[in-house]
Amino acid sequence: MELSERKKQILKRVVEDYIALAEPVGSKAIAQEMGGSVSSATIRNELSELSELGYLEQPHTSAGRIPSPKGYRLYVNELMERRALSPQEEETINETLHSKLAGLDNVLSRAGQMAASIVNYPTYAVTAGRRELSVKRFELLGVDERSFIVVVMTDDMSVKSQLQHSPLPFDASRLGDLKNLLNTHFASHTREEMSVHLMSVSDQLSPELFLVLSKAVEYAREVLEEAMHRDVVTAGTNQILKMPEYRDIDKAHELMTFMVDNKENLPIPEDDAPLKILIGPENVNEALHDTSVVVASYDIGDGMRGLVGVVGPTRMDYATVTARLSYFADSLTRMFGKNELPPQSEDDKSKQ
Amino acid sequence: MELSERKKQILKRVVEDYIALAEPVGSKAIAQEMGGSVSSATIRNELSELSELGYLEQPHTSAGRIPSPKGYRLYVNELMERRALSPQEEETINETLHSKLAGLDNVLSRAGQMAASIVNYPTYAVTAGRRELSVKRFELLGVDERSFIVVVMTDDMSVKSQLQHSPLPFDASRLGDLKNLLNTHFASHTREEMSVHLMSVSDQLSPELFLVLSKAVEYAREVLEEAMHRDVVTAGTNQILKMPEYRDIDKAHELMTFMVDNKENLPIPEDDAPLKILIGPENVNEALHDTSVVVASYDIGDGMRGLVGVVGPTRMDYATVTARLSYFADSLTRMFGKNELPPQSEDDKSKQ
DNA sequence: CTTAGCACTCGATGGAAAGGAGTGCTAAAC
DNA sequence: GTTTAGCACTCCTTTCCATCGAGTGCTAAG
Repeated sequence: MELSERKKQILKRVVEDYIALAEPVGSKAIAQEMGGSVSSATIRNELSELSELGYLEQPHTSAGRIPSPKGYRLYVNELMERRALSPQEEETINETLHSKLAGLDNVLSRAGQMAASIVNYPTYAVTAGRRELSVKRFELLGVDERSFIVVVMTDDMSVKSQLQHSPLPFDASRLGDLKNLLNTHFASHTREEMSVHLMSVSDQLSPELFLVLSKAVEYAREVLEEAMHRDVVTAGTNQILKMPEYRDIDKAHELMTFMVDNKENLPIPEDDAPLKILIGPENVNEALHDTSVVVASYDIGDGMRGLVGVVGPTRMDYATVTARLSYFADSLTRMFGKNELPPQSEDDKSKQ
Repeated sequence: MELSERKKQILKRVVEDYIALAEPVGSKAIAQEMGGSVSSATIRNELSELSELGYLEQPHTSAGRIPSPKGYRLYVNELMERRALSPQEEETINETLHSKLAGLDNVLSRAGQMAASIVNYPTYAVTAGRRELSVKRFELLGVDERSFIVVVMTDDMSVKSQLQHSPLPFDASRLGDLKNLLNTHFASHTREEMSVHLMSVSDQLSPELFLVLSKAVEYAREVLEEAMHRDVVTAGTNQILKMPEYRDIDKAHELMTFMVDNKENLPIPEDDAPLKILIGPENVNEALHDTSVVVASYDIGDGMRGLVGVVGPTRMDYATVTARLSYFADSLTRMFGKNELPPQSEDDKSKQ
């Protein structure tokens, strides 16, 4: 059943007033906002119907109304004006993007921090699950008779390297052969396949060279593992303390601890929708039953996506958050696409 | 003027009771603790003298006493029993150390997180300022006519690498020459010297090769910069919310924000003392005037040191914190020394 | 020097009373 | 049949005040 236009207007005002003031809103306030075209009594009737329909709730009999999750949902779907960012807002976001991404630190956590500073809510950032990666190219560089450098370039063109030490001295002139062996038999293979191959060559090599080889393979496995590993990073959790619904220190502590110690359970939508809003109990996780989450995904090239999410009370400023977060995610997509990104250190690449 | 033995005993009990209960302690409680050997009236006289001497404070006339910073100081210097860790405690710490350090993520932030979980207070971890580093060795690896990999091994044997793209196609067979050029003229030099050298060779090379060279040098500069950059990481800040002195949400928020956004201003002692305790106003920074900080330093080899600090109310459990933190720092030193550390990714090395 | 005794201070606790915002209902007006 | 004024009623919030009790400081006696 479709609500009357007036009911929608009223619902909209309840939601927006409540978002702005964090206090139950009464009939009088709404009547006033509507310019005196109707009296507070009329509003009262409408409000009570909206309550019956489940869009509004009443903390107690003699209080005003607050939106129910259902009410927020309708608001978000139909009533909310998708506002455009002001030039200043865009400016601020762009500045944040450019100044901070210039840092050498890894993009994932930066993205989270940036988002937090942009929306003023706690945020989280996630590396999208990656397809199975493999090594595209190996290099071995001799350092001395017991140490060498392994360089691994993965599928997605990120490069990592590490100094390795061998307990047995080896003949550095053989590193070239080993490198070829690696590139022919270990590149383009999954981690499991690499392990299997490793076993099968164990008797074709002298012990010291086999040691070198296995160190290299082991390192490659680690690199792949880390690159594919889904990482969640949170930022701005202290914003929680500024929100009236978390005036209660125990509630605040609970949510905060959840965001810090339980990050993996923050919502990670499977589909690639650019923006997803989860209101209160729509969150699968109990701990988020009276929070809302807005998650945006951005494209990081190579067909993979990153996620940034915003966590707040159900009384979140959806209009602002969605607008800013979308803009932010789009900017990230644009940057990755055009490769406008400033020179990255290799961890950047592997962690996106 | 030296305090009488009894005064010291009384002070000790006030401090320890207050640490345990977070409530002003009265004469009666102390009398009881002392086994009835003296009456509460006697204690009262002593307490009032201790107050006059500045070791104790009174929240209001009819309340018990709490230690002043001066009182804590005396306690820490003379009265506190440096307790040894129980085998269980050691076990827990060792487990934390081994399980968590095995992760691939960077040691610095791990150390902070581990410390936080060990002491149950918010912590911070700092890379000690490093001596000027330089590049020990360059490598260039061709990928295609427009891209190549730079590998940089620094002074302290950490290796980093990155894929680079050149707008102009270049002749890959010349990379060997460039590499030699890099190793002869840019290795072992400071960042500034590298920049100067770069200018001076600009006319000895074709534009496309110069571009490659400068990309390599630029990358090396970044690597050095990052490696030398002093980084501060905080962890466990949500522990603040569990402490009675931060029941007031605004105070909690303030301290938390300070620790997150102002980390650089957390105390970083210059001397290499293994353990340093800063009580309340002893902290230079105003924001820490009613917190105490315990900082331990550990040896990360190569003559450099890392720091882990614990932040808490002045009513911090100094005995436990110092014991655990010392043990933790010593363990880190030991691990780095023996190189017991599990295989590290290169960022580990560069961020310690 | 120690201690029992006692008056005094001052925060904490817990109603009771007052205030006020907001509702729901009824009956009249449009 | 919708709107609105009027009003009783609910229930939270604030304020005030009395009470309580832990703890002190002082005095005078042991």
